[in-house]
Amino acid sequence: MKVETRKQEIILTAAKLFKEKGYSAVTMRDLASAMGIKAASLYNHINSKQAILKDIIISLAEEFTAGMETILSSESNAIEKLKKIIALHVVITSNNTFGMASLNNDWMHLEEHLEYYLELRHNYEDNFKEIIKEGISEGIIVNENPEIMAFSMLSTLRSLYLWIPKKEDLSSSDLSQSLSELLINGIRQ
Amino acid sequence: MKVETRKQEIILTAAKLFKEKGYSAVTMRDLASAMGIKAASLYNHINSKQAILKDIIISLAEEFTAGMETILSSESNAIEKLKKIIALHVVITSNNTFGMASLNNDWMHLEEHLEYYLELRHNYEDNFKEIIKEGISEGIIVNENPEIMAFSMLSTLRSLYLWIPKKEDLSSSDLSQSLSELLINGIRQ
DNA sequence: AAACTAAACTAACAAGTGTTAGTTTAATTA
DNA sequence: TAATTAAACTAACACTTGTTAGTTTAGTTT
Repeated sequence: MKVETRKQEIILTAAKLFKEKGYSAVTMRDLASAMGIKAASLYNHINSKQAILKDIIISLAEEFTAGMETILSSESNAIEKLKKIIALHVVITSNNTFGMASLNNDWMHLEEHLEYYLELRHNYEDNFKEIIKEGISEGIIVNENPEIMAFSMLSTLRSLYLWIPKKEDLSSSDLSQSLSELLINGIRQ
Repeated sequence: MKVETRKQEIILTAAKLFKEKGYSAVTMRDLASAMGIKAASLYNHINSKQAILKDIIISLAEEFTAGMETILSSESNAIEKLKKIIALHVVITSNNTFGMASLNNDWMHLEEHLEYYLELRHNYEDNFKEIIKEGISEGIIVNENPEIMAFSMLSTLRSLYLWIPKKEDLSSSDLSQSLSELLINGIRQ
């Protein structure tokens, strides 16, 4: 049943182009040309440009949601949970830096699936903030504005897709480790 | 000489639309409609869609470059310089959250001015990293990978445009203060 | 009153857009 | 060998794109 592989090639190529120029600036003729075929031929494999974007973004969003569920149901304190979230971002992003660009920058073009995406993202952010508040209650996280902490950490994690491809020598576990140190302990000596 | 105000209104409206949908997805008819006029009328004030984007992005990029120059020539240690950079981002972003969206997401559509923009950005990042290395030498910043530290801090600062509009109650100085604490001292109690 | 000007308008263009319909090709299966 | 199928093709569509040319309107200056 490897009947889907051509479709997956198209989606991967699309994600690559979307990362470079953004969804709206990539035409079906651009995509076809990158695949070495004509635009009309794409439609033997995919239903629409929209459907490609939906495929890229929603599968990633659901991957994050599933990861968060696992972490939430683990027996860890807040700091340990945050470290697991950092590792989650590093792993998912390492496996699909192109798709992560769309998740970050092209979600507003989702149309029919926009609402569902926003719901997943909102829940994810809420869970993230709850973990921070939990850590403050436990006394292991400083009693500062949890919104700002969540914003700052998530900003870094969401930008990983830009950075990981430039540092291919760095292993996922090393990067997770360094980021955990940094985001949790700061940079001051 | 308030001969430029209509042009500035157009550019501000464009930046607003670019933030919502990205440069490529905004048509001149969208922009005209948001201004309450017809698309052709825009050309009494601006030369091209391209020129609008250039205006938005390059002026911001030069503002950051000028700010960095000032900070570099100040008599401060590395930590103090970083705090000034944080304040610089907060101030510039607060004054133009729409434009910052283009600076972050639409720069690849700059065409003729792309090279100049990339030069400014590259120099800015280099200066940022140099300050961190300086801090490591001085022994006031932990001896970790300066690339990762710069990436992490800049990711947060570059995402401010998404976050500041949602927290209008927070003053610039309070936000700068909190971010400095967080990015420099971490979140661990 | 006449001339000027800022800023809108209508009409049109050439090129590019996503997509559909129907056809051809070449490899695989019955 | 015949039938089937995956995957390409050509041709065309209706619509949208940025932009230009030339015109009108209404307020200001001479």
